[in-house]
Amino acid sequence: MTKGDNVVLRMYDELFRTYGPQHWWPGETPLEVITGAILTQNTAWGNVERAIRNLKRARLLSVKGLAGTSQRRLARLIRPSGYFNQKAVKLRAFINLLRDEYGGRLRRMDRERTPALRRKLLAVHGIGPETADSILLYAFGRRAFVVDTYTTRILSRHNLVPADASYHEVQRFMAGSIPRSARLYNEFHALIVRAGKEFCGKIPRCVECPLRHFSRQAKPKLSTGVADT
DNA sequence: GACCAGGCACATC
DNA sequence: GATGTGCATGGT
Repeated sequence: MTKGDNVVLRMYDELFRTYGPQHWWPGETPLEVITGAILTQNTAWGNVERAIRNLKRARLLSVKGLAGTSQRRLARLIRPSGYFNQKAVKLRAFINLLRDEYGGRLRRMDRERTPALRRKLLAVHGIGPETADSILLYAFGRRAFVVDTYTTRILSRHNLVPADASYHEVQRFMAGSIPRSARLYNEFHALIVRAGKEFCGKIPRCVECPLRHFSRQAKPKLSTGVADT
């Protein structure tokens, strides 16, 4: 299969041509990336930025800071990101994993092999597949393709996967369609979010979308895992 | 005022 | 295993 036959890679090229590099994740440290990954669950990024600003201003965006703060205060600081009571619990749950299994050190967590780390992240209350993969990819540079609502929406609207495809089905499809590269996974997901925000809301605005020419006629079959024609 | 946003856990069938 | 519901702020 050549690159020219691969619909998914051509989508990537089109998005990259249109938007250029996205420089993800928008966070300065691994801990900030992880915090953002939890806070952005079902939440507009702008609200997450406010919450992270609050944590920074309070000098609490550190392992010790997060570990040593009461749930109530944490919740108050992250209030702008919504679901703040739940997310305060989730942040603490992650910090507990970090403390209990890795002595509170992200560098030590980073020594864990990807499959084991993914399992441990998924076992944390409040970390599901997307958040786990976001952490693996954007905080630790692992090859974990992140699937979000936009990914499934875009692929299903282009008849590449069924609309009700599961997280892992979509992930398998993407990973099977493009080279295994953390840099590519990083950029691709960021570009999907970029385009998704603009054109792929619940009410699609496909007319000016850079991907508007990629629609397919046939219904998708997930079993092949390959996106060529 | 309704709808939406870079999910997840939990209850119920 | 599928489906429904609660969680909550801020922008459009």
